[in-house]
Amino acid sequence: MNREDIERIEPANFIEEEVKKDLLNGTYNEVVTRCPPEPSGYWHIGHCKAWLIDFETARKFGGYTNLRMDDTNPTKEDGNFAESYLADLEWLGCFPKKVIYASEAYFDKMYELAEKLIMDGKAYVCELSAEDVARTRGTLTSAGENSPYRDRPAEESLRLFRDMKAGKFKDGEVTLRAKIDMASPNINMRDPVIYRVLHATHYKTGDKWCIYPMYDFAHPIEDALEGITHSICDISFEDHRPLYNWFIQNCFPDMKNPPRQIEFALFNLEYVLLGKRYLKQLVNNGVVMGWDDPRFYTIVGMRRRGITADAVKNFMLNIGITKSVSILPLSAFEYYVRDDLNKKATRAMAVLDPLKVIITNYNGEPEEIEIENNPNDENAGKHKAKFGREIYIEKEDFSLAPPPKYNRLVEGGIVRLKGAYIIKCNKAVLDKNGEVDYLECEYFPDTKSGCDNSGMKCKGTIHFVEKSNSFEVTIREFKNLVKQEYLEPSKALASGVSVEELIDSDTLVERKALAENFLKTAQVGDKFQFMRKGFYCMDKDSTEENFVFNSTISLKDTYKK
RNA sequence: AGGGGUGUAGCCAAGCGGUAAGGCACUAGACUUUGACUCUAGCAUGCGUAGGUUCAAAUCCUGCCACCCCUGCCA
Repeated sequence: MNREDIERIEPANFIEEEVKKDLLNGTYNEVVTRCPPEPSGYWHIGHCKAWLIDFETARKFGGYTNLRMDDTNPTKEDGNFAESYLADLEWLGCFPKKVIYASEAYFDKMYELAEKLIMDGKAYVCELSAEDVARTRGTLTSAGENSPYRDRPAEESLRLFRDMKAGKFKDGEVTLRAKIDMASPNINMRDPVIYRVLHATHYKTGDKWCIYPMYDFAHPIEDALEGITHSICDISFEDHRPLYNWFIQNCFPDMKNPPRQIEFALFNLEYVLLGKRYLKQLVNNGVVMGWDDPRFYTIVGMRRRGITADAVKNFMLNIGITKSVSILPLSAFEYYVRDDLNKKATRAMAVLDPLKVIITNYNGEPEEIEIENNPNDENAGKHKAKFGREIYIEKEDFSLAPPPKYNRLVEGGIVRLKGAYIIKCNKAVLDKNGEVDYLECEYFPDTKSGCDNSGMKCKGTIHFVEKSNSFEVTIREFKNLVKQEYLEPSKALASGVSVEELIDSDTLVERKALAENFLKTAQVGDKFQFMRKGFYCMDKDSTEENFVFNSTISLKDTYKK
């Protein structure tokens, strides 16, 4: 990308401002970012923000992004996750230039650099136990004390480090530490551990290693080796930046344009639980259907629910990127879910709570009507439905004692059936309990949708299905997993509330609905708007006999009773 | 004797010395064969707070206050 192109770019946030400056003043000639997940769990909506920033920042300035597994801890990681990430990224519309496993690509070089640090007098093998390391680290307000091993000869440290690598020590017995400053006000600089002994099989490197580098050491080296220019991360690493820079300076003293770490703040969503260990607990205890439960805000969960990648992306682009902590109402996200689905979802009719209606003046076979697949999209076409003598409407669309401004069906009143005719209710037939059993209505043949020349006007339009053109489907509706009183689940958990207490019971409601036959052609993952109700997505649990639709989100309802 | 951050409307968030963008939410109203969508209007004499500099301050300076993060051989 040439200078003029760069000058023309409007930064959308402070990170892009910095990147633009760095490009314009010649610090870097291109932008290379990295998406560095630790392969240890399912991604959720929070990760999406981070990854989208990585990819979007590079894309905007003509650069590229690598997917790099930050797999330096064999006890936590699993190759199966690594593989799922590529699919998740593709879903988000992010395409990494390279896929790199840090373990495989960089462990040798890291080891080499650790030896160099030792020989430069910048690192030493420490024989303090984990407890003693913690004890001598000092506190937030007081300096730490030097390890007794701090000043041992470099040759001795080197020999011991090689012994570490050779497997001559047990887990936890010794560590390699950077020699920085035990009195630093920044605790990260107090001789951090950079290698630990871990006799564990790594999913990628197997048993080749029994020592593993720590994040603070590994990450800057990975970035430097890979030619990363901007290493964008969460604000919790702000304190680590001096360390990040220290490792690059000391490992690559001649590097001209070292990578730069920039931090931004993640966000919280009201009532949304994201913590891996808590979700795991819910999965293991059978509280939910799995990691892809539609009530989870994991990527797999959102996909199963019917939330689109564009909705997630638009949301992220809109909430902004800053360094201030934020907690967003769910409605801020849901707006984008509806907005995107409104453009894409095929319209259909389904009656969730059926009330039988007999059209007394309609005799003979049902007739065909047409339903627009999407009124917002001229190219979406239409599909066929039917109208006939026996139809079903929503129970809530009829009232014996209508509240004010009720413009649905009442006794003696008229209403339009979507895509069909205007009908008038002549009689509500009650059952022995006094409840409405069914309705007797008449229709007006000259009011057919599309060729109505009757001049009749009615205030309301309701959806319906015709008996022979409908079939029973299963609808799954979801309530928020977290109880109403816990606006910020992570805080509640931190203050001692248990997961059991946090989680609402009965957040999954399964019910039957009558859907038009058109839905029989649906495939798993297809998204629909059941008119006047909400958006639904066909679930993978569907069978030939039982179609299951997940409620993605309801339509907005501004009717005030 | 710690260090690092952040404070602009109910919630996000622009703003970069020249007199408070935008979005969500909410409230009215218009339109409507989805009470959806769309459209129109309203919504901070105020920018954590107290001073100071200036013709002019959310923007610069000083003090104070509040909240968040940091004492893993996790990332």
